[in-house]
Amino acid sequence: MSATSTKSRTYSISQLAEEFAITTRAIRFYEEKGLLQPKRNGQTRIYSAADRVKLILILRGKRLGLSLEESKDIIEMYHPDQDNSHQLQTLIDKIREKREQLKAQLDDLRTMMRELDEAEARCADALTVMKDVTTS
Amino acid sequence: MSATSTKSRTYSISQLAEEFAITTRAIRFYEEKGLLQPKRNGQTRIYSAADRVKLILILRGKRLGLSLEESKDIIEMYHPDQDNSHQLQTLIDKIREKREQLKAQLDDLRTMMRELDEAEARCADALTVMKDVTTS
DNA sequence: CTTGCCGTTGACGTTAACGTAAACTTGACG
DNA sequence: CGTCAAGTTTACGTTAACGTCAACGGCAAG
Repeated sequence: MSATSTKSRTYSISQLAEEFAITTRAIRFYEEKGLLQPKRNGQTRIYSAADRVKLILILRGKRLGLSLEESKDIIEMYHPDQDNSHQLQTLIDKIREKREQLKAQLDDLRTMMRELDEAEARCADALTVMKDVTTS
Repeated sequence: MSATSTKSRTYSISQLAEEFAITTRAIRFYEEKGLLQPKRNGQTRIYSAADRVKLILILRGKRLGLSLEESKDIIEMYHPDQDNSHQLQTLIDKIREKREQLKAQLDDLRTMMRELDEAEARCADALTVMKDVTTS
């Protein structure tokens, strides 16, 4: 039960680029900004499963309108720096704060969807009115 | 029942800027991009209640990570160009599409919040462990 | 050997969304 | 009258997040 059987699959930069439909340039850029720290085989980068997860977090962050800096924070929350873990309470606070932000965003989202519903209803009404008129 | 009693309140650019904690420069920029078309009194801009609503939509869009272009579309959905309303069906389609996007974003949001919950739980565990150790 | 193909590191270009500064007008006030 | 605040236009600067070369190395196939 000692040797962990973590498959420890690795990826090349172009594999990840293709999987997530982004460019290798973007991936290197994320590394440049400190969001990724892949291992190296000589010059070439080797990405672990954990790196891949971080990429997923980055891309989800982007879809939610987060900046790379914010995504970097989020990553820190999921993957706390093991030798830096003495700031656990600080981290918890940051998590709570981020969750408040997300909750606000959720409200915005719901409001916007409600209003879209109303807008569609109004359009639909207008359409039926037009039909009524043209068929009279 | 004929004369509509719409209060028709108006706003100056700095009033809106203060209310929403943005700069006048930003507001003029939104106009430059076609998101607002305030009336004028000579040179100076006069904003209606409808303009104010549009501003709210813009800012909410920003919080959700929308570009100004996208917010412009959203505004069109709420305030269909009256002489342009023959494209009602097209508009309905656009509304449905946008709602799909928002639904996807909602999923992203929920996932991220779930994962933040787990992250916090792990942190809390780690904290209690540390306490256990230090009090033993 | 050379021809691709994949990888690398710079370095510069680009777009969106404003910020900042200059130079001007206009109405209210002492 | 001067000036002061609030408005205007025009123009250039800035930041984030990459895109787009350019120039190079390694290596497997023909």
